[in-house]
Amino acid sequence: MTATKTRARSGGRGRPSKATGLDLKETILDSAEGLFARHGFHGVTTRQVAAEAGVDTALIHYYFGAKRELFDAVFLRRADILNQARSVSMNAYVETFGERMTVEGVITAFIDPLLRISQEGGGGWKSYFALVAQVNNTPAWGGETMARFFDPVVHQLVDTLKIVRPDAEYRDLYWCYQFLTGSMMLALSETGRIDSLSEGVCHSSDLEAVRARLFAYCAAGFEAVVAKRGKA
Amino acid sequence: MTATKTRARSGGRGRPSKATGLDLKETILDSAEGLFARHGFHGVTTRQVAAEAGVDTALIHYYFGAKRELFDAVFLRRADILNQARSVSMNAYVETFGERMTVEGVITAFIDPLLRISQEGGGGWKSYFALVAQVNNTPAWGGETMARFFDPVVHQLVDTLKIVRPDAEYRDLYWCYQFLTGSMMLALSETGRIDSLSEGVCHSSDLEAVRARLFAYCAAGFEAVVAKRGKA
DNA sequence: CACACTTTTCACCACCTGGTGAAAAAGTGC
DNA sequence: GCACTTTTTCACCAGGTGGTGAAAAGTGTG
Repeated sequence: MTATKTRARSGGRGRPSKATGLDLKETILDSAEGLFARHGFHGVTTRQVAAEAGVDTALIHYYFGAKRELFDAVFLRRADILNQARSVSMNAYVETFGERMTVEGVITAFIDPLLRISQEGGGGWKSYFALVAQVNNTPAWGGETMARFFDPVVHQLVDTLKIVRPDAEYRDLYWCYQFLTGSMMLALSETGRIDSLSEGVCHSSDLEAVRARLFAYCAAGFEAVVAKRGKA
Repeated sequence: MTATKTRARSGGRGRPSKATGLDLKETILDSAEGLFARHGFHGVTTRQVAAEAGVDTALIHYYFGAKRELFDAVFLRRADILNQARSVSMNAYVETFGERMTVEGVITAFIDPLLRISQEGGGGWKSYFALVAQVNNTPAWGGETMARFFDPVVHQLVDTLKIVRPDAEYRDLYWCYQFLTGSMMLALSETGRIDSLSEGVCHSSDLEAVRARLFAYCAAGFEAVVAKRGKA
């Protein structure tokens, strides 16, 4: 499927052969990703992962070590791509618009890469976003995990928003970011809840509908909070 | 703690005695609630629940049956209270303001009961909200579960919003609700993420700060979406 | 072919899982 | 004290868990 050949590792002398091993590693990650996304870390056994990948259980430990390390590998694999895409998007926006930046523009530059990747990047990304959304709502260890992987790009967003609205207080910026990320993650994880709730009027897989609303929604919310707090 | 005496059940002839059993039932639910909220359904064993409740494992099965039924009992226990509080709040708002209703007012009437309960209702509610947030982001079975327990009050919100803004399309109303619920649930679950992200500037336990921003945020977002879509 | 090396399989372990059935204990009305 | 019900404990099971170590299969190099 995705199967980007990362190469790297496989230290010793004998060259890493043609492929098989590395392909299997990706296959295992793909299976683990889908299962973790659907059932959470504790809801998946290494045996299930192995079965879906068509692989012996021991091979998972050979490549990744403990179950938790497998999970981290899944989480890490796409985090870099994501962070870079968002960072590039925001930098491009800042450079292109400079003084003429808007709140909605910044927020769009922050969120839209995720929507685009989810739409164009293949099925694995949908699972990945569901996974991140789940981790984001996990009190036990979700906070640290999210911080470890995603803090820098969020600070970039906050700092850019501070440039556009210099009078806004950081307290408000952070709260608005939390509101934003709650909406965004729920939309990206495509839980199907809105489908049944709206009795078929809306579909959680319709990211175009999200695009047409979420940016304006978050931007207006942000402006309202800043205006209200600045006044008070 | 909470210990509302539900009575009900315990069929036979001998009257249900004074208490012990019913208290234990609540104790088990409390322990299960806290553990499920922190680690998710699969991250908790019946043994852990039993241990924290100071009870034999078999007693859990005696009272609740299978593990999943215990979970449902936890979920159900507070759902009714929640739904009723929100319904009362919204009805009161409609009756009080009538023609002079605003979007922000409706949204406040929908969300504020949860904030108040979380602040005043004792520690169990915080766990409960974290639990609901987690379920809300669970693709596998979260959608059905949320629908089963919370659909009616959501429809009440949507219908009331439709009264306030008759030109708004239902599609937009449902999407805005999803954005709203994502923000709201993340705020209520108090994951602590905003604490570390903001380096101490914000605290996820500060629901007063949420109250001062979330209503205005969601209302402005809603108005922006409706205005934009109405124009297009 | 033998070789050094990596990748994959197989058999296995100690421990834990959800759940059960029967016995014991505690409560209740007479 | 006595029959009777409900609550609580105890011992236990079949199956699954994450994880390991050694053997086997594959791979390129002389």
